[in-house]
Amino acid sequence: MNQRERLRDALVGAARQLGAPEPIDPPLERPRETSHGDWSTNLAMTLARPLKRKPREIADDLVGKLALSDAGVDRIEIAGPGFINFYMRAADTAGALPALIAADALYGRHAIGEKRRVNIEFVSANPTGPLHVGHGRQAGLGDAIASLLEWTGWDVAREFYYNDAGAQIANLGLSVQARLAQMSGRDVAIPEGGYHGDYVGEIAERYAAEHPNDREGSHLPDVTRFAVRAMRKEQDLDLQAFGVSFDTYFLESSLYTDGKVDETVAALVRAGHTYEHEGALFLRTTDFGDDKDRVMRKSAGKGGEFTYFLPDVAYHVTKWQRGFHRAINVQGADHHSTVTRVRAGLQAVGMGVTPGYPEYVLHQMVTVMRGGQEMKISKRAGSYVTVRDLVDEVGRDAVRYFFLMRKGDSQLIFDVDLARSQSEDNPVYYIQMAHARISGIFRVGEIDPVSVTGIDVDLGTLNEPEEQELIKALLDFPKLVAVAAESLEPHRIASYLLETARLVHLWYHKHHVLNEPDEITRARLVLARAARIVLRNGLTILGISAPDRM
RNA sequence: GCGCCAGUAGCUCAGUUGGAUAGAGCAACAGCCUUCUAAGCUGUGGGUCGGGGGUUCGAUUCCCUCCUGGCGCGCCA
Repeated sequence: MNQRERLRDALVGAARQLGAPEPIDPPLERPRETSHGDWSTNLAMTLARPLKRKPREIADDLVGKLALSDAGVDRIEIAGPGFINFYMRAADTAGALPALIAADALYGRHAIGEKRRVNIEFVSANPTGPLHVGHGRQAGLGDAIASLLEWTGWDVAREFYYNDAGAQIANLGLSVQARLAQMSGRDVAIPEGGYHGDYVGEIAERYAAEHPNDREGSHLPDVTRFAVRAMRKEQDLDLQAFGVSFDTYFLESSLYTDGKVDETVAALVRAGHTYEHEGALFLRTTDFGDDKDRVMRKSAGKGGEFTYFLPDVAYHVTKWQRGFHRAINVQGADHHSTVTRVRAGLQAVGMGVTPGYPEYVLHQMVTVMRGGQEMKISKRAGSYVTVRDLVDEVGRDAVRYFFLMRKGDSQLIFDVDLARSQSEDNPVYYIQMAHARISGIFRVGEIDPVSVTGIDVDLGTLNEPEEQELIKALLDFPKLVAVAAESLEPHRIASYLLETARLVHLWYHKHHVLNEPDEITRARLVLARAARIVLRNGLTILGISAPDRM
């Protein structure tokens, strides 16, 4: 049992003796101020109402009844309106380090997910252009969320959905075709809604080179197919540069060829939630909380095709049918209007899909700043900064961290100058440096970290304030991973790493590990190894490397 | 007009799901460098938590309302 569990059990026992109503679940928190102890509970305050007594009296009684024979408590204080503050023995806190080290690369993992399957869809960019910074944020977020869920015991599948069947694709083909015509000297404009980036011209040139018999792209389906293949290749390279890989690339076109779209329409009609109006087929999404009904199939006058909405529903039906009873979609907040209607569609189809399926993680926009100026120009894309531009310029680790350091709900300013800087102003650098410094101790001391287990070492000497603060942070890591996974918020890991790195640097500067009395060195090596493990595990969750030297 | 998100120190942002005197980094000011990385360290100042109501022992956190900014509101995706 760890400290928290021991204190919790003691509190539950005491509260029961006072006649507290079940279930008793005493909150135990790390106080903001170290002067308020190592653990604190407001249990007495929460019991004030049911017991109809004053919180401080309850606190007194609780403390009197605590069975703490071997809980590692040094002393207890009652403070403020009725907080009970626990001050632990330094040796007891440090005593948890050997177990941390034994867990090593598994430290921070949980079995909460019980191997259940979860599908995480992210990026899902149309194959009509390179990945821009918004996709980059999404790639970082999605991959880190996937990683967090893996760490908490879920069976995770990363999925990329290609909208390769809609009007956007037709526009891409027409745009490339127009460029081909221009290259052969004809004055043809890029069609309305078409794509203007330099990459369109590059594709046209490659097409012409590989199709000497059709240098003008007269056969549109060939041109389009070629363009889509080229764009997917480009995006793959972007993702590769970023270090993200997917288990499944799901093609929208397959929903048509596999009959999933037709099946879904039939199911919706059968379920009785559809009607025709002015020649179009509507789904009554208002029955499921939407503010207006949505068109599934356009009227003949508008082409008679399905809107994007229907394949979207069909796609999520396949997720459910493929055995993912939990699905998370990471998208830009500009798509938030689709959330209600997709969920409505899944309820309407009447397949017993859980309400609230799928879950959404929406993120706000990204602004790239350089030299105090917003950056919009990219040679490759013509109009925006691409993921590969960023990775080329600042490196994968920095890009990943910067995309993850803010919660998705906040708009993100990506400061290229800061991300490039090799100084401790740069948070990625600061965190990696903490890891490298600790690694340096082992290197200089010629000590194999694996040989440091903490067993048979007197850890009671780790009683300096900087040591106790660092140890507590390290011990809080597993809880933090659980909370970050539960809330789907990787930025918590990023913030935690920055704070823990700060504690490492503080400790490192104030206290030496090598060339100290033997028992001090031995104990501090244990702390060094524990800190190294936590930093590395946290960075690993975020997909960032943990260098041994810099 | 309606919906979603945000508003916290001069700047960039945290804030453990309702707790104690609201925190960190940068910037400013003062002092420090013979040690495992000075690519640093220590200290100080800095706040009507956008405004106003409400809920209760207690609110940055929950509810209502207003202000400001971003995004969205199509038989586009």
